[in-house]
Amino acid sequence: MIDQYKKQHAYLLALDSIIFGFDGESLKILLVKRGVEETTWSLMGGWLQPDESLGQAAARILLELTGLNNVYLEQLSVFGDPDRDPIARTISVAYFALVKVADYASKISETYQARWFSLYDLPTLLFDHADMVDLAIKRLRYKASQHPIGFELLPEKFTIPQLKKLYDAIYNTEFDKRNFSRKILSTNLLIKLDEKQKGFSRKGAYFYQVDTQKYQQSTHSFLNFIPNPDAVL
Amino acid sequence: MIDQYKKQHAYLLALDSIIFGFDGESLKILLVKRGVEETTWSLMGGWLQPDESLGQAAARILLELTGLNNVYLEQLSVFGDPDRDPIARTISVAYFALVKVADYASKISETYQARWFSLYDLPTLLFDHADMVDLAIKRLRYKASQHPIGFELLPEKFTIPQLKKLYDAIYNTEFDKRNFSRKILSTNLLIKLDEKQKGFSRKGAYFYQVDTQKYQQSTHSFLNFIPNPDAVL
DNA sequence: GCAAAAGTGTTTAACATACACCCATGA
DNA sequence: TCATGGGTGTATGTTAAACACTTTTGC
Repeated sequence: MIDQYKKQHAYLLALDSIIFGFDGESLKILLVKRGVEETTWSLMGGWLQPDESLGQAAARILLELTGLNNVYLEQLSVFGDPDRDPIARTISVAYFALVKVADYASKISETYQARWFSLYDLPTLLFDHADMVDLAIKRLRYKASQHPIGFELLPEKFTIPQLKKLYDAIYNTEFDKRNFSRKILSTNLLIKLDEKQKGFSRKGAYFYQVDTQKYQQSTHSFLNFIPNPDAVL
Repeated sequence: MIDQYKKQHAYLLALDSIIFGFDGESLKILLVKRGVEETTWSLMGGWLQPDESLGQAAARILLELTGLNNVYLEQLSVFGDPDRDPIARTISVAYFALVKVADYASKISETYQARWFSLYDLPTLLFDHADMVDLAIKRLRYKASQHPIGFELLPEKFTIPQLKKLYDAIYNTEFDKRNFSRKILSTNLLIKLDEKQKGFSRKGAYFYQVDTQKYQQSTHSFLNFIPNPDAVL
């Protein structure tokens, strides 16, 4: 190693994931009991290993703690204030993850004390995790307005009213259902199925599926409906 | 320190800044000769010190290498692939910076071999710095479409035609000057001065200034004119 | 037959786009 | 007086927003 490198300090590197889920009514995030005395709620986190990339590490930690694989993961930001972790200086890379709650329920690990919390009713969080959550919500709002990532939070098959409820929850507002369905269908990203949802309403709503082909390539600007940019928690 | 912490690997932590400037005609980025043999062009970079936050470190490094203070700095992303730096595993936090070229010219340091490069004519860059630059350009385009950060690249006093040229450069397109000035003035973020630019055109264009008050608070969606989202370098 | 949610169309206003002429000045 | 860039207005099309009634079906 070169001299210039040898002289440098090294830092502990952690990864913390803000995991969003949607239960059909409201947005949730998944927290675990952690911290020195295991009394504080915390984001799902872990340490970077020497042989993995940051994205790989975030995915591995998610898998270890939740059993979930193939999850939408996106780097959010790095948090590195000198005193953010009082035990030792640690740099944390925050990721945000979108999971399908139904998938998680089937894999829920007994090992960890994990619980879904409503965004509007979060407990006190470890370190600077509350800042991470705030930022993640902003990012989710932005992202969902530009890219069709909302689908990542819904089951394979979903109805338009379900999708609308999701967007209502993300933006903490209420969209007009006529305008909503026109807009969402005009993207041509949804395939209407021949099957109706049973049990929830009398009439039953048609199920839709994402056109995976088109979804993959849809980097294009998408909805453009941040209805009220100041919608606050 | 707690056992769990002691067992962990530690990593070198670098900061690299993509510094954008605008010379009145085209967008530039500032590069230095660096690398093992000082033959490769590289972003402005340095190491995190134990007592500073990431943002402080980025600002300090910028000051040391360019003499520039009070620069618009924003965290871009973290790059941490295991082999991104062949000398030793290093995590790098990339920042992007917007500077007023005129300010820099007056403070240019003789010590460093720094040069402005056109975005369209970049040399081969060190490590993964080219990826960082690509990402920074995307972020700049997005940011400039949502927030009035363009002003950070211009002198205190500037004309509407100058501003239009800047946006032309950012989006690699040509805006209609009538629509452009209507749109930009409708934000009410500009104050028209009683002074005209001399020497460049016969008629002379009025100088404008940013209304700092309003600029500070303008988190609101702003221009919304990404003209052609596929405008590529 | 009625309650509850699903589904659908139209009108209006706001905004984006396209486009062309006159103005001021220095040489 | 003319060449150069600066400054402005209008008409048209597109997109967003507001709004209310009919449909289906399980009970």
